[in-house]
Amino acid sequence: MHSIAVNSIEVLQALCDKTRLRILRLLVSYPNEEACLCEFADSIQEPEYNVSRHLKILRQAGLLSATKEGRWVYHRLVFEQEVVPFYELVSKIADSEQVFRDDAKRFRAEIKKRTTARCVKDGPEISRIELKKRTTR
Amino acid sequence: MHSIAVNSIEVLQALCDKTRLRILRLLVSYPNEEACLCEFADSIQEPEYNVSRHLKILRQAGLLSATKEGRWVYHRLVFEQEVVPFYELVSKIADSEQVFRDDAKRFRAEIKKRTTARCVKDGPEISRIELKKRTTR
DNA sequence: AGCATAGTTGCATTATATTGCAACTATGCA
DNA sequence: TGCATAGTTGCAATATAATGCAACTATGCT
Repeated sequence: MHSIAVNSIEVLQALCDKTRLRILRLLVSYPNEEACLCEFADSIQEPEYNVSRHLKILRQAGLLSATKEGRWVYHRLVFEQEVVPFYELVSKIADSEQVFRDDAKRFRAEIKKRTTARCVKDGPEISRIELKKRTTR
Repeated sequence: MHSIAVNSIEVLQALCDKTRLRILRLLVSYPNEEACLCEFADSIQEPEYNVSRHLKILRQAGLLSATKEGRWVYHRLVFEQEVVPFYELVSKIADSEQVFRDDAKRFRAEIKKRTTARCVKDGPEISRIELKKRTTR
């Protein structure tokens, strides 16, 4: 039995918004992927300023980490033991209106558009393969 | 992989409040137990009107069920497949300030005070043993 | 009927969250 | 230097949530 050290109420609060759940679900569905703001915004079809703020809330809750690379900020899951139960929950959430499915479809398209491992307009040269090698850790 | 049919955002919203988390944690810690409003109110040391409203939110989210017996309303977990992942999560939440532990201590005391299986001032005669036999179903 | 107990709910207050817009910073490129 | 793109944030408007109090209903007991 493991326990959760992050502020659980803050994490739960971060999860109980549709936009944030959609963002998180994308990453939980593609756990080795990372993406920048515009890719999330395109995937879930929400304005960037909105996605930006929701990403911030997810980061503050400890559910995502971000690194700035050039003009882009890349967001990914944080595989800390404490948050994994929350990811597991997110992965189990039903998709009755197929919102997640449609988001994922657009997300995959976004990723395919990339000329390198990163956003369309090339960030630094980090190969796709190298990213893939990272497992759940 | 099972999916969740209840409105997940509503469930998450129900979970992200400290009072509700405390109530739910009590039941998750004693999953075969059921309790009335006053027992919860005493256990978590919150006014009844407040607990009453939070219990209502938990019921509406599909996390608890209730039956009225005489003057008392008994609340218990709903072991529907859809909500079990949420219970599992609640059981994993850290208790860094030992709020849950103290609640549970008072909760056990409340239960001991009962003259029958129910609240202190006897409800209908249902033996404690009979209640215990109910397993997670 | 009259009273006590268990529980609920309407109202007002206060606190938080969400959204859209516009202005802003930061970076890279010509 | 100037411009375009990626992203962030302050402000205002709106919506939602939590709390305390008091009044209420429902039940059981005498």
